[in-house]
Amino acid sequence: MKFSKKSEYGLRALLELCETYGGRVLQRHEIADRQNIPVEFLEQILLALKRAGLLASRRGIRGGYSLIKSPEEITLGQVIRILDGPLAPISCVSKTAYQKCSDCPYATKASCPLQEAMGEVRDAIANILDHYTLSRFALSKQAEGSYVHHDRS
Amino acid sequence: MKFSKKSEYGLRALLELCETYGGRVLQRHEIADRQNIPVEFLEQILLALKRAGLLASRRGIRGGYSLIKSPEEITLGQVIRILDGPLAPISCVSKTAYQKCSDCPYATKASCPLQEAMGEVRDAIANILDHYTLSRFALSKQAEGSYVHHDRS
DNA sequence: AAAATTCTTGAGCAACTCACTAGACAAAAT
DNA sequence: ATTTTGTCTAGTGAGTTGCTCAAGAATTTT
Repeated sequence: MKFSKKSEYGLRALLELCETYGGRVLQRHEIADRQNIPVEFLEQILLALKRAGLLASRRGIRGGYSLIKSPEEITLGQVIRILDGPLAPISCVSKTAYQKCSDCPYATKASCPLQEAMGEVRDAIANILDHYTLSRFALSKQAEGSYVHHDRS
Repeated sequence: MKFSKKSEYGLRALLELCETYGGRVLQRHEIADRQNIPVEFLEQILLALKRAGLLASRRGIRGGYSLIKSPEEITLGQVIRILDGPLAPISCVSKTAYQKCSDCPYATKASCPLQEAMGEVRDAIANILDHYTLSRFALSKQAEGSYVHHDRS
């Protein structure tokens, strides 16, 4: 039940790109250096995000990557779905990539106990991630050093 | 971001075992047949649940498995953690199996934007699964056929 | 006691995924 | 033309997933 490094790196890369949003482009090695990510691997991630329409790029000597959507329009959910696939913990409760489970003995959706529970989980995850924007995400980076209290029960 | 078949099978098996709780034992092939699970694989799962103290077993001709804790005392979260490991989407926000991420460039826990977001996700997942008991889980099996309305936004 | 039935343990394995690497190529600036 | 960047495709080693197999130990029935 984990997110991949791809998603993690992708989000950390977008963090950097948020900072220069509207300004200059960032080169892959700049992002890789600052965020401690293997540069060739990062590239695949940036390209996936580009294909998905979040990034633009320019080749050549003053080339690099830049955000083309505003950080307020991009949610963590979108990014993770691009890089990691659907959020749902089992595919039969996915709304973006539903697939009937092959071996489930329950005939109807409503009668499967797993679907009820997992559906709740899916909704909870999506609710957070689909409302968490990059702008909010990048905010906590700027607040570096400050301590925010959390109730970590 | 998926749960494994192990967890899925494990939960489905427990569903069957809930029904005979307090009564007779169930043999592995009974569970496997009803829930459509490969029997040898199921066995590994049942044994893991036994080692974790949820199940008892008896060998020999009238042998089988049975629940030894009441369905109200067992949560989906417990089961999934036994079979799949920690719930947290990245290990640096796990409460049951915390691990510092090796390549994270942020010095303090509070300053990592990923931790803030992922911590929320972890809490949401745990909140549902650690309060969802097997008794409630098994309930929706009995209601087979009946349709329960859900707001699936 | 012997035989049948069931759980128990451990090993093995094919297929897949993850995290990354390499290399050839294309475009842009100097 | 050359250098500097991004683009694309393929490959790869390690680890995980989802199972299978086989030998053994306990329990009951005969």
